[in-house]
Amino acid sequence: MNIGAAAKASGLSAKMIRHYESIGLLPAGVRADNGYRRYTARDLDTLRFVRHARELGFPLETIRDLLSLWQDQQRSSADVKRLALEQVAELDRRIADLTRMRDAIAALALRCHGDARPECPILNELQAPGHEPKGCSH
Amino acid sequence: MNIGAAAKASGLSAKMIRHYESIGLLPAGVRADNGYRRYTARDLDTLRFVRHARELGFPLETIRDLLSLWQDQQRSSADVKRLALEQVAELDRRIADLTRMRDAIAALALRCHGDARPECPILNELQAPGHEPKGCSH
DNA sequence: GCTTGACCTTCCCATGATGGCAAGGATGAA
DNA sequence: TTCATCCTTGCCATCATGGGAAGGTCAAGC
Repeated sequence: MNIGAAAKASGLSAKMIRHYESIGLLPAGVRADNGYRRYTARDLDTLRFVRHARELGFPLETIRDLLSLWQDQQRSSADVKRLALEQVAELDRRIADLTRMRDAIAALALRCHGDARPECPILNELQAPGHEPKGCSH
Repeated sequence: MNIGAAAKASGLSAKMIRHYESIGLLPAGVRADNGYRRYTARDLDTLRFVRHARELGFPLETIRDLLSLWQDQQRSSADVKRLALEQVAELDRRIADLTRMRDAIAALALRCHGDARPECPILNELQAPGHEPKGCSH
């Protein structure tokens, strides 16, 4: 199986597979006589594992550790769980950041007339934050 | 006022200020005889505006538009509001993505014993998603 | 005057994960 | 033979930022 078929079967792009190999996330594997990379069904399992981990947002460096644990029959599930909970914490941080931004902008947009006039609380706030408090009395 | 003082006063780094200038987000401005960039109080307002927009997660390309509207006395607040709502929508997309990932990992972690044994629902799921449904009957 | 340290300049490189493109080789079918 | 499709490697781009080198400038202290 060449890289194109492996890409299609795994859901990764050929580019990604080559990249993962180049950074040592995937082993270099065997080549056909013509220099083409060859993939076995076992390799496909690994590619799919990587894809699923990517879909959960794990960074490649963490996937490196996950792969290593996956292939280690002596692993302790505590190590896996720790990586998972760290990822949850990281995602929570990013979600909190984005949510804070989102709510701040949405609150400003609510107060903006959005008509043809130039007066705009959004620009006012960007210019001088806090000068137009949310609960102003007019 | 040199770039260091402008950076400190605006909350941006000197690196960022030079970068914003290099991509045309900020005007090139005047230089002192020694080649140093000089910043006025007016320039500081612009730098702060950019910083506040960055804190709300606006990409630099959008900030370019926001700056242009800010300085345009003929603007319509509708244009500003549109940019703001587009940013809210973008943030909502990203929050939804991250939340989906977060919940998926958290659900797996809940089912993982996290002890010294190798058995691990997290790795099982990465290997073959859906083979261990959340509501399994044991 | 000289040294020292803090500041400034430009330029290049790195991040993280991916896509795009180019130049060239391999394969297979019409 | 030609053409399409696949493969190879390598470089560049993204986005926003930091790091660091190499060198110029300035002000204070000796």
